[in-house]
Amino acid sequence: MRQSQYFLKTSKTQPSDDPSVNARLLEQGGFVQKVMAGVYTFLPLGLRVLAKIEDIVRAEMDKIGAGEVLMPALQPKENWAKTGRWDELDVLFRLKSRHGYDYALGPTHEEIVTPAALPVISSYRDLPLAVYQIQTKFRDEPRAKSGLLRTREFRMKDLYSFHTDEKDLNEYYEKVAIPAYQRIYRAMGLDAVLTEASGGTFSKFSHEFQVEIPSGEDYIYVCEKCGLAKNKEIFEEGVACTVCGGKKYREAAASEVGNIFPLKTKYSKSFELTYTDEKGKKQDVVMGCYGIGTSRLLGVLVEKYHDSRGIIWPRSVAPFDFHLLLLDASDPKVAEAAEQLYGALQAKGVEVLLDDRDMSAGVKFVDSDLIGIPRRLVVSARSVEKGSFELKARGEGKTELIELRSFEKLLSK
RNA sequence: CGGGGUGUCGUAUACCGGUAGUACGCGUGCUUUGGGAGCACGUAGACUGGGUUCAACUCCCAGCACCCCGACCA
Repeated sequence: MRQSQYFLKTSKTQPSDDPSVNARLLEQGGFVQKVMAGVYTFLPLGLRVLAKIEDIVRAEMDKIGAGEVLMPALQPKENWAKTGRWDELDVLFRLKSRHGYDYALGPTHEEIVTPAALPVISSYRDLPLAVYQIQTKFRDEPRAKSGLLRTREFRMKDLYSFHTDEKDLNEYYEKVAIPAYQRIYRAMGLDAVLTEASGGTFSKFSHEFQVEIPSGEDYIYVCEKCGLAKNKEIFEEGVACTVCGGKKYREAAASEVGNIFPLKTKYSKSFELTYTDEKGKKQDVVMGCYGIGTSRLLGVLVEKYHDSRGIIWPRSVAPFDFHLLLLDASDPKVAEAAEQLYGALQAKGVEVLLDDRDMSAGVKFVDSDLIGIPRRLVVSARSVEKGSFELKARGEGKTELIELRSFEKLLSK
């Protein structure tokens, strides 16, 4: 991608209306634009990162055999009335059409996925099953805040599983869902702490995945012995750890990046989602639900990976593999060398952002640090004279000189 | 949803009951080009509605927007 033609402009000034690090850097770096409180446009750079995050999630969901679906954001009131949540759920956006019909904007999709399973599930032989989607959700949060961490419109992956009984649900929960979640976070450079939480309205327990960051909006209490945590809601001084019995905890600020719930039969009952067991008897389907806020992860990643100059993306989610800066572009030999390197890397399937703008070197360096592409290449009069280009990792001081003709060395770095 | 705060060019601000100035940014041109270059010219603003007043950006009221703290967070 050529930066001179890309829908991207960084800013010298930071947004004045949000002090959070993720909002400041993502807006200043041209990743997102704020449209109103809690609502953002994802610009090309930001969307690339979001897509990488979602691809990591998607790959793990596919690995555990869940089918991807896409359910509507616009939903009929009837489904919500059926579960009682039309009246009960305070964050539900309710809207009326000009013909007087009521609709909900989906904050979560139990009301759609459960009836969707009716024609699919009829026998114990159809179970277990799982589907997921990655989709835009709407929640009328009383207070949007902290950039992408708490918004009213956001991207989320939601997985739903269907089982014959609670034992099967619990096994899936522990042996499939939790390990898949941990692989997802690890793949994007995050260490997520499994955290016990209350079950909300329909279950005794649930789990959150929390990433420890100083700016985290939650406090968790991590067992010193086994690492399992409890969230603020359920933590009490002196309580024994559920897993190892330990009683020593450390308090840590953290940000929630996932939340999983055993739904049991709450929604299957509402929609009469049943199956016939081995004895020919009808039983309620047992369900579980597993969420990951993918746009929120974008914010959490910035909160975790930045320095005073800007963002430092982990490679797996970086918008590009390399940021190629062309300096001294007025020298035809230099410009040609940069073009050749750019073309050669692209031919190898490497994602490169070429800064071919007519700007001073200083501006390019500063922008490159702000945007945070993990590896920076520089082609300049100075480097071309030596038949080389420079390689520097974002966040590190060392610069390495590589010969232009041996550019393929980059592919293994 | 309770409490608090703020609304003047994109940003940061100044002044003022007599109709708005500066800096940065942004744009164009020329000169520049290894860590946010220089010069020139340009661009753009009083949240909205009502009230008081001869006169309101300024005072009063209402609304709206945004931010912060808390509550909430299937």
